[in-house]
Amino acid sequence: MPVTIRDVARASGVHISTVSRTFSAPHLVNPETRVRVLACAEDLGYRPNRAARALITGRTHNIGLIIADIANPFFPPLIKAAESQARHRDYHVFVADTNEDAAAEEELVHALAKQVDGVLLCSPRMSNSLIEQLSREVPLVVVNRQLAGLPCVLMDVGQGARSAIEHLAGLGHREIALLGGPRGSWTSREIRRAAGAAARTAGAELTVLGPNPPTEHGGLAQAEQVRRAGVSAVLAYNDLMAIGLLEGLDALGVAVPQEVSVVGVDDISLSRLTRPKLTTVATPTAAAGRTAVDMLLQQDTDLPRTGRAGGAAVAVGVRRTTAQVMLQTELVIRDSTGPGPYAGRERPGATAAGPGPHRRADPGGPRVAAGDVVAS
Amino acid sequence: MPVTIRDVARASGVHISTVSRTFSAPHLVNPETRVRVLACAEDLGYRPNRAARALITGRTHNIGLIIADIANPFFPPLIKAAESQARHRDYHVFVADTNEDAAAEEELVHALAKQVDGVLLCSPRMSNSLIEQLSREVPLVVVNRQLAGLPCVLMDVGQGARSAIEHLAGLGHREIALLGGPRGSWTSREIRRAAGAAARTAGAELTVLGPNPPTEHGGLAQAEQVRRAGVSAVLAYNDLMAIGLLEGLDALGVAVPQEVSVVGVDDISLSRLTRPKLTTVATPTAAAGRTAVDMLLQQDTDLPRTGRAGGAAVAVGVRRTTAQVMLQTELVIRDSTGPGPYAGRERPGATAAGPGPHRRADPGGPRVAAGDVVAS
DNA sequence: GATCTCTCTGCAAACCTTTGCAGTGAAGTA
DNA sequence: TACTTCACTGCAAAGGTTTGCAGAGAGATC
Repeated sequence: MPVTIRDVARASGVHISTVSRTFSAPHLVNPETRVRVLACAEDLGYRPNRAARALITGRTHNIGLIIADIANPFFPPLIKAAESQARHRDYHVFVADTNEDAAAEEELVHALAKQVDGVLLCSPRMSNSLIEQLSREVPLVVVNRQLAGLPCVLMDVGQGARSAIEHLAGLGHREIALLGGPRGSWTSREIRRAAGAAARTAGAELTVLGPNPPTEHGGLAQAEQVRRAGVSAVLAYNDLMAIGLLEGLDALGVAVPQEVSVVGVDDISLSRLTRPKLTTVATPTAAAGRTAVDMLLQQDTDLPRTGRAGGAAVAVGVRRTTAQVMLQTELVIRDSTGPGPYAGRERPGATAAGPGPHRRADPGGPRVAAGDVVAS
Repeated sequence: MPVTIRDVARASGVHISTVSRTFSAPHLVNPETRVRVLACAEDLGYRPNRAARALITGRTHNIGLIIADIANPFFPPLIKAAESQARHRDYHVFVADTNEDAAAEEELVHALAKQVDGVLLCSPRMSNSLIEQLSREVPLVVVNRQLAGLPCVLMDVGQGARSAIEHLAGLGHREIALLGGPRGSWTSREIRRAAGAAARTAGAELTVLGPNPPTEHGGLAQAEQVRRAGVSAVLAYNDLMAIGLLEGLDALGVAVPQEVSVVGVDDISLSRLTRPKLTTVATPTAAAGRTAVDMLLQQDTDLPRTGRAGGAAVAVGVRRTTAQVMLQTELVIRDSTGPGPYAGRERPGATAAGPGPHRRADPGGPRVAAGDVVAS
């Protein structure tokens, strides 16, 4: 029933190889023949069988997208952007959800490896060494994790955390809590590192609570701890946790931002919808998705794969493009942060607001596109 | 470089067909041989090439998932459930986003048709006739749209809308607005139909505003209209619009629920996080995703496809399983609905709260699983 | 008119797997 | 012992496409 290249060949009176070339190397076929073939193909509703094509060329024109948790609002914009970018280049996207489980990640990379030209690993939870090992099996681009020798797309959450701490210190907060993210998260480590350094510089004390699951519930569950810690401000690993914390504090009768200021990370769309509206570090997730796909496809064109034109000559593991892209983040100040107990008093060192890129949110206004910086 | 069935055959000293059978028909091969082959395969890291397998069997073990807008929080739980269910049965999932565009839907079905064993069409915007036509090209299961002769997974939003209107009428609202959804949406029509009927029964007047884009902004943009319409309650097409409306009303200084009550549909996770918390009709999205995948795969096993064992004998378009599944919805009462201008006064007919399945939300409590009903 | 060049097209192998059919040898039956 | 049955394995074709190679014909050059 399905119409094949052979049917088109018969209908247009040429050999199948001519039909094939009409699609994959049009410049090699006579314009007249070409239009005739194209017309017949259109008529019959012919679509090349990608499995057969993949079998011989060694490229599937598919990519895999491995996501820690699709239901986490951080990811959908990334997925959407990645899928759109891929489709523009005639690639289709497998999406798989690992439920924040490292073992599932590994299994999925294996399962997908033979079926895709490359895999995007988004916020992986598995170890660096395992990722490196898997990268020998299939081209990989990693989002939100830094690995030497592998193409990575990073968001500068370090800068973001620094801005957030400076913002809080500038408002007169000296006891600040950090709600850590999940174990194995590069982003979490990075935030912790940068926030710690920024706090030291600003003369503030940072209490780390966690690790925690990166969910609303993870934040909610820490509300009691936050109150007990006696801090006046909290930086959360992500917006979901910050929002959960808002819930929890509300339930405990703690006023935000009057008693405790809260800052999130990600700027997911609902951070504008909570009461108070959430101050947060905006991460360019859509740009990350697009960039990651571009890097993967770039790598893919550099490195010919199996097919017989292919290069068994190319040494395994030698990747030409190992660029790491660092995307800028930006602090968006809304209503969940306010003056702290030391507001107005002199603070040791540090300027009023610090040099970070801050932005007072215009309610409902468009998101400012983040610039990006290419390194290495 | 990639290890094929031939390598395994050589290593274990058997013919490739034996290796093949070891994986696809283990009972046909001697246990001793089997363990030996399996060991070699494991050793070499062999994974069957699904493209080659697809070429001959006619089944790809992939399915397509076509989504109106991944960034709409309604969909991620559905995607997540569908992907998980599919993977349980050793299927992988292509996800594609159409940006609410009917033309993109059609194009994607075509593009995916040759590459998948079936497609899940979620909340399609294209016409019924086009869907029917496409279903002749590839097995289809439709979510949130009713089509005779095609397997559909529906959520009983009609019942939900009825419960919502009865709830509002019971609270003493007689002028109610309905924020319609996007053009082409079955759900929107269904809500409108049921809400209209329920309003008539309850002696209330229903003003329809729309169609609108099913987004936060779509709701926000209608706030002014809602105020001008002079209604005391609003039922929105979905939570996103309801939340946008909350925003808009807040900006206009209209108090919710004191001046206007608002009800949404979907019970997305952020509906618990707005202030006031949103009263809404919960739709079982995860169950819908699971069910839809089950129906698709069921259909798939019924209908052998191309391969040479396949049935050119099976008449095109003859589908055995055209079951339609209707999943229950449930009104979840939170804080965005309150007494209306006619509260306490006698109303024409209608009981106090109507017979629908209502539930007062326990804050933060677990979602109640919805039962389901199989029809046809 | 012969030779060369160039453009276009056809031929056939190859990609990796599945599967109907046939063959082998051992065990069971008469 | 001769025959059947059975479990297992090998053979080879098939699936739809790409692509190196070679051939055909037309036009250009001498």
